[in-house]
Amino acid sequence: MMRGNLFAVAVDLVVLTVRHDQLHVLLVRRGERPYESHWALPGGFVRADEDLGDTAARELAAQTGTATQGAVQGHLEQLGGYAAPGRDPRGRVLSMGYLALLPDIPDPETTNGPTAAFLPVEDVYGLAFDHDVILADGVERARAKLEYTTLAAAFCPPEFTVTDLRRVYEAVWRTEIDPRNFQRKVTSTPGFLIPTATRVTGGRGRPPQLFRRGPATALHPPMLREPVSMAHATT
Amino acid sequence: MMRGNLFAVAVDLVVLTVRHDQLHVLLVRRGERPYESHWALPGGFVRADEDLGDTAARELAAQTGTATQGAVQGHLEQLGGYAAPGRDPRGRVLSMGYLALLPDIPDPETTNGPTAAFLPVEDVYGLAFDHDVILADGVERARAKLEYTTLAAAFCPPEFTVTDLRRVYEAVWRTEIDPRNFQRKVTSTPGFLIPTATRVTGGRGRPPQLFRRGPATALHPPMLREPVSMAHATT
DNA sequence: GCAATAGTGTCTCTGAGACAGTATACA
DNA sequence: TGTATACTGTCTCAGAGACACTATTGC
Repeated sequence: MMRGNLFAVAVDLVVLTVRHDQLHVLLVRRGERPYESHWALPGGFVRADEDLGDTAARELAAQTGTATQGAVQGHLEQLGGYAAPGRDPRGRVLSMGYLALLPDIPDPETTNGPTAAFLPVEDVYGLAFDHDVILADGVERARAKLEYTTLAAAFCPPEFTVTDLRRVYEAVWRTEIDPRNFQRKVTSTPGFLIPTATRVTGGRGRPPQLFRRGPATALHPPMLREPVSMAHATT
Repeated sequence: MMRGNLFAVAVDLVVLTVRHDQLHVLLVRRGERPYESHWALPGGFVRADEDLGDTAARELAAQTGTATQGAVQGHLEQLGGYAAPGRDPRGRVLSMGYLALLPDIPDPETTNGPTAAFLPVEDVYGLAFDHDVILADGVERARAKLEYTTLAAAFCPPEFTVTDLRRVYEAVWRTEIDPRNFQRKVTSTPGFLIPTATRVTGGRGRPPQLFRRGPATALHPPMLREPVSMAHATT
């Protein structure tokens, strides 16, 4: 029975969050060869009794703290497989990329493990292995999914304002969105936002309404990030 | 250096086509254990010097004939990784699912290899391994992609009519689409369809215009498969 | 002529972009 | 009072659904 070559299988996480109106990604500084002292995506090898999603969830909890998992409704999904020959000098390694979207949480404590920090996605390049590619794929996936899903709320804390949500879109897409039209769009989508009794206090202007995530997952019709109106172009 | 367990890595193909206005998938009848004489997705193990896409393209060419590859502009993309413990009784096997969209080509010759045939997706169940899941994921991916890309044309021969293209949508989505509105939509999307000088002859009614695929890949705004108009629902 | 398929025009309604105007807080 | 932020309302235009109508073939 021909079984082909054997691979080590790892999971690498693209953990995104929005901090200071900028998209950030969680990176770890490698403490061993290869790529020692380079920044890399957090990840690890799949254990004997684990499915891929189990490994991803375990690594995510290990990197961000278990407390994050239960309380905050983040998002974790598979991105794709990366297995180019030579991508790891140690041998044949297939890496499954996973995409995680989280609210803005503090940088992980650097107690026993390696240094870990959220860095602005724009400033990131020269990661270890082919992690630049995996990161780019993850960011593009996140950008695309904001269009037709309600996943932007995964970047927000359990209770948030419409302005918070809009800043997520603006940070991820690097665009500006009209606050009035945005308000109309998201509040008129049934099941997207559930109003909360409480209001924010202490701000500068009128206190905004607080919302929780609703049960809706799809956005129909989608939110468009590009100017449409390219129909009737003379081609 | 902890490297975790080792996996055999395979590629399994979800090869879809539209035949007789029905979505079909290419299956092979297994000639060996496990799952001997069960239907399964075509696939094979990744070779030492291959990337995942190379394996997928090689298997696709082997299954459908090399002639198909050059002439017809099909589509091949990665679907996802499947690695649940126990999904293959022989041991730890990670399978990368790939999705291929092809025009209606004849069933492959059964000369040396196992029996292979296109079967209607609706009638397919009880595939080997976890291939039912991979197939379902592939079909759902194809359905979703028709909404916001021009990939429906990948199901069509090099020259096709607007009606051919509409039948692709109707077969994949299992819906009916108004021919007039569909015509308006696709012909007014710049770069989707390029008219051809020739027309079809021998049909029953007015001879239709023939088109080739244009350079456009995205559909902005997308084609909606669900009735929208769920806004203003009292919730 | 009739039937069948291809393609155009028109009406209506939803929804997005633009932006004036109102509401409610703090200083 | 002024300023800042939150929110509502209105106008306009693009585009989708519905469907009447015209065009071009075979019979």
